[in-house]
Amino acid sequence: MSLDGSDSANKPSNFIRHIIDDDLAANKNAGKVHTRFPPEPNGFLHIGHAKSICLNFGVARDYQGLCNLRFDDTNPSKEKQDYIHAIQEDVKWLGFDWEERLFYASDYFEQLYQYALELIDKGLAYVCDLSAEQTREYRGTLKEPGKNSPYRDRSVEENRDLFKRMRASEFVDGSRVLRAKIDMAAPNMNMRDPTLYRIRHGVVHHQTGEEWCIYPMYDFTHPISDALEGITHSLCTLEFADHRPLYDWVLDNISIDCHPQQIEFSRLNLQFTVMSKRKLTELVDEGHVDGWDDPRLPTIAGLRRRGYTAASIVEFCERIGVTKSDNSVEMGMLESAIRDDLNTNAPRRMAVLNPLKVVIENYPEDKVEQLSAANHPQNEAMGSRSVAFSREVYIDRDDFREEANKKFKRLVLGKEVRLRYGYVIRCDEVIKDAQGEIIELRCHYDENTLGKNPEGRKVKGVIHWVSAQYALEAEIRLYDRLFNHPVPDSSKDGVDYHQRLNPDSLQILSRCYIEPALADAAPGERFQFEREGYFCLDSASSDKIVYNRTVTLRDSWEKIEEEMSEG
RNA sequence: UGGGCCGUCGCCAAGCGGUAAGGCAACGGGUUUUGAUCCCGUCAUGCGGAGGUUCGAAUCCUCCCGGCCCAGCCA
Repeated sequence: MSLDGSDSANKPSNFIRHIIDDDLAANKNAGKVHTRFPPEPNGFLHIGHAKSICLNFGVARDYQGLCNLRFDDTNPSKEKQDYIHAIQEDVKWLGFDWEERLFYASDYFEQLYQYALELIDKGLAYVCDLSAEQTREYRGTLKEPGKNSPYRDRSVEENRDLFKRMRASEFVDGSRVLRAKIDMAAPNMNMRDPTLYRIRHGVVHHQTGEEWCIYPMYDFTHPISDALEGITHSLCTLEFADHRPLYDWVLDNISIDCHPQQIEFSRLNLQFTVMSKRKLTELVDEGHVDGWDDPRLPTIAGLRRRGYTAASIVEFCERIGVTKSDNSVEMGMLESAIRDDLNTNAPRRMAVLNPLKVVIENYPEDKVEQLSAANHPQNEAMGSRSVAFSREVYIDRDDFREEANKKFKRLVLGKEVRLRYGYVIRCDEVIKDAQGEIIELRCHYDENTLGKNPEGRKVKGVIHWVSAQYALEAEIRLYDRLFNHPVPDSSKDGVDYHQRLNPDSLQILSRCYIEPALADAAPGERFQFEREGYFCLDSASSDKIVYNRTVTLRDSWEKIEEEMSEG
């Protein structure tokens, strides 16, 4: 925070912004900044994509530049229109706007084809008849150079003819590809005559239908798409660093007057979850989770349904920063971001998750009081609501013990506790069933304790409650980490990530009681259930009330309890 | 000696030759009708290691150690 009140000190500082600062200082790109977010529509976006979105759109915003949304749709066999809709929803929900700049790599198929012809004409690309397997053999290994394809020296005329016939559907899948003619002995594998085009029959492309049977590869498409859109800084993840020489090669060898700069940053790794599209797709397809928006998934849709706000995700992305180092971010980082947001913005309510009936014997049976409860303890502007109080209420089973030491600041047999926003009560009797399980508490209340402390004694504990008569019944879903290993897909010990799924990642409490003011909550609306955590009204359930727990409150009692049990 | 990239607190991360920011976590203490929030305080003589250059090194040089990525007609 700067003392002069300017907000420049709050802008993120990272190596990419340094590069841009230098470019601007040197008047590169005529002082313009233009980025793009280029997902392949083969799945839902996840928190790792959010990092890229915040980076690309954030940089554009802070440098008065532009950021495009572009679907990198060059492999129709993996892509779906459904994903295109979902991705746009997620980017918008995060708060970013590509305005009129929505593009598809497939928009450029014809231009790409013409550039391929140009490479052929320059003797820099050739049609190769090697099978996929042969191509692999010819490529060599990491330490040994490859060898030239026998088709490498075909004439320009023959290459033109063959490539046009590839497009004209004359050849079957896998029979031929178009390759760049670079260097089969290059130490960088990507430069060993990479494939530029492959043949794909029998797939309907979600944008171009059956117009094409040849599809350009990423390495050929990406630099050209960037250049055609006037991108200045092409930001991507680290695994593409080895592709940069090829990115540059393509642009250096075709007639195009724009040459974006590719800059790589490290992808986000979040502990106790997986982030690869392949694994997320498997979790969904194999039914380990309930769809792409399952609240346990690190997808944007999952986090949204879980109750995460867009602001908290953006804040999280700012906190983790952008570097080139490998990282393994703790879940606590994400949780802290959403707690910060919800602590200041979520109205408070009371809900009892594991109900235990309490009968207040000295409270008249037909009496009902509407007690006033502030919606937020630190923000009066959020107003208040009334909470019905009656002779029978529910409290949480965890808030009662027959005997306990003084560290237990809740209800104990023979002792007092305050009902939040209400009276102090004393427990006089415990009713048990035949199995010895507690089924009901008999209590007395002190009518002089509403809004004031009792006279002559201190009551430290405060517990939440709901009126048995006026409470609403609800289902509450508690989520835990999806995996029980910090790096579920670690290849270190040869264990498959499926074996590290946490069997207790979802706990459903079907008979919870929530306060009557929650009757008119809207789907997706978020609340703090006092002393329990932050919850969000599920957006996909209609026949019953379902709340998802977004995150718990910080809990120092848990630690005290552990220490006591350890002795 | 295949090529590329990276090592700053338990996690994330500033730092760009002038003497180790910040956040998360943790640990003390205060306020509190949420064991929440909030507030105050503690938390790297040390920057993967060893040498060297320099008045001065996390920053420059050398060597070493460790980690990640690359052999799709995926992106």
